[in-house]
Amino acid sequence: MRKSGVTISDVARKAGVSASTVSKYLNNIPYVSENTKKKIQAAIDELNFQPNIIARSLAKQETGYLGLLVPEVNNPFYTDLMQTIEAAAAKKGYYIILANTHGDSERELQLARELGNRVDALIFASATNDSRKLNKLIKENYRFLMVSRHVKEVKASHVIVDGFVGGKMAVEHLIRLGHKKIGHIGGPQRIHQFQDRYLGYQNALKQFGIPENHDWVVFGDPSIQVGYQLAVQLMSLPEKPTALFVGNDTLALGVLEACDNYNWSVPDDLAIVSFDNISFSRLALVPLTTIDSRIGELGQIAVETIVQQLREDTSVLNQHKREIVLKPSLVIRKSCGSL
Amino acid sequence: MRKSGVTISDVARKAGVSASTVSKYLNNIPYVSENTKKKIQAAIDELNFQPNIIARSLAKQETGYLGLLVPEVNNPFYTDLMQTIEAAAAKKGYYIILANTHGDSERELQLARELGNRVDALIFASATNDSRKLNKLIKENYRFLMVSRHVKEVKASHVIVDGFVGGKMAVEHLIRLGHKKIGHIGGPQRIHQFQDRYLGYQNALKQFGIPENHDWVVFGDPSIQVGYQLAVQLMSLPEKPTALFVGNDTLALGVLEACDNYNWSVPDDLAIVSFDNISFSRLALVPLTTIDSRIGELGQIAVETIVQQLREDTSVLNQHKREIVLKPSLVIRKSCGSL
DNA sequence: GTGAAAGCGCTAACAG
DNA sequence: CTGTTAGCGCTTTCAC
Repeated sequence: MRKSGVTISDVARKAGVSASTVSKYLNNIPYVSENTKKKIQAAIDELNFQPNIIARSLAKQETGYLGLLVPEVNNPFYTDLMQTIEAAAAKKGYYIILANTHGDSERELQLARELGNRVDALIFASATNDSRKLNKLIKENYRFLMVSRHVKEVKASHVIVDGFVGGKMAVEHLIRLGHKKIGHIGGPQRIHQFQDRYLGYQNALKQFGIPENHDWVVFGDPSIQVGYQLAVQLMSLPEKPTALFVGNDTLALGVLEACDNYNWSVPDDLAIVSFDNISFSRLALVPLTTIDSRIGELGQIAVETIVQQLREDTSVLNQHKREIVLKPSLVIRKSCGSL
Repeated sequence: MRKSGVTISDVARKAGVSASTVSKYLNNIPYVSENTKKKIQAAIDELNFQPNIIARSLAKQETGYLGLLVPEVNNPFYTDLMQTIEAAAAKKGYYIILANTHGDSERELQLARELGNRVDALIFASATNDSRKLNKLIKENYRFLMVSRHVKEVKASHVIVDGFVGGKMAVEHLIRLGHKKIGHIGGPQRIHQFQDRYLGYQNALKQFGIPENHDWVVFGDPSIQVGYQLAVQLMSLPEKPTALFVGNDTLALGVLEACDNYNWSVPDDLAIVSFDNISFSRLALVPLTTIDSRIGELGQIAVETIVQQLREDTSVLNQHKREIVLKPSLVIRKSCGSL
């Protein structure tokens, strides 16, 4: 911590007033005469005073920080999300403290407890799906909100995009393009968001009377590497799908890399629609047709919601859970073959 | 801030000791008997006590935070850097507070002063090149270090990659592939790092007796959009270059997008070597041949250096500037045409 | 080994 | 409008 040495009492002394008056001036509390305001400001300027935020936090019992827990810092989806969360937080006067859970649910809970004592509220972009543990956190007085993920039966607000509707839109688009052999590379099914996307896939197939081929449906952690592996796995099958609905863009990047390496043409040999519309999906090996997760709004609404809840009420008891679900939309690029 | 209610005195009371003894236990200060250790731990467990970090910070005059100032949160270069800085910091027991300067030098200085009072040290990934202002910050007792950028005459450590050597390597590779008409799309020349890369370009040309064609050398902010525009500008020239050394991968992504839109083939119509080797460069429209900036080491060394300086000495006066310069290397992929 | 007391720098009633 | 008086919750001498 920086030690500037000059404190509020130094300012008070120099301005010939008391520390509490300086404090009032600093906090814009009315009823400080114009005259003393001038004197105080002059003293502040002269001494180059900067209030000690730590002391203020201790006294006010609030820090001005929001903790952000993500499973991967350089996954483009979380990166895009961080970007908007940082911006929205700055606008509300909050700083973001970043922590990486590495997708490990134990580590996540531990981090939440530690970070939770240093910030006014937490934003989980990553979250254990264990509602008991999460509810315990609430009982221990930790404030948090979940973004892009949700867990049923947890009494905390969340803001997500509709995975079911998005998944359905993606698959309907492929069907409309004439595909019948549509596979799915999805994220871990314990995460509701990925499950919803898969349910949307199933629903679209069913609606068009296409039976689901379980050989073509595989799941894995949403990383580029896993996307690569699962693509190779599917494309080594004796009967291959002609199209794929991929659970998110990160997986799809891996799929594209596999196709590039094995000289499978996208979209001719394999059409792809994925999910999220991260900023790189436009610039990928083959620009991705994808479902827009409205990441910008996700982050912004998350911050606004949590900040509002913080202001409204300090007692958890009166806090009602807010469930915000955004509608996704289809962004058509080259990877699906309709362009 | 979370209000758990239970404080160190509650623990002390329950354990039948004094608060200061509990504090000693918490801070691993020797000379606490095994017996009281047990009692204290039992009380902590029973009460579910978590120390208040803010109070601790105030008393110890240190926060356990490192502030990170970047010009763009979702620029893949900074994203990769953040990733490694977060990891290295976590290993050292520090949290990262993120702030976005939007490349605005005024905002950057203001943020530095504000954030600087909340953290133990700052890491500038973005930095004004005004040595006077930066040195003023030092005089005001702010601790900081610069990563991936440096400013001459500033008495603060930095860790960077050798831009001159890297630029030279890039251009030499293109020359070796037979190119003579080599252009350069570079970053702002007020930033030493981009200037060094350009100097490397010039040096390589000179070494091979190739005169520099100033029509083919353009500069702009290192964004995808600018890369796009500058590429279009160069490729609309009556006499076009056959190869380009691009100042960083972000610019190169824009160049690739332009080439894609205008149906200029990379590398056949235009060979490209860029700089940084961000994680996405492998997955770009055309996988990029690029100079590896060793981002992982950059971040890790930055954190280790600043943490070490923090431990070594609290008085700025005795702090000596460390200048760490990493050697870059060439990563060959498709965009240069030698693959 | 342990505890009492005095802060860290600021805010928040409450008087005046 | 302004100052006095207690804290916020933890650490840190310095006695014992």
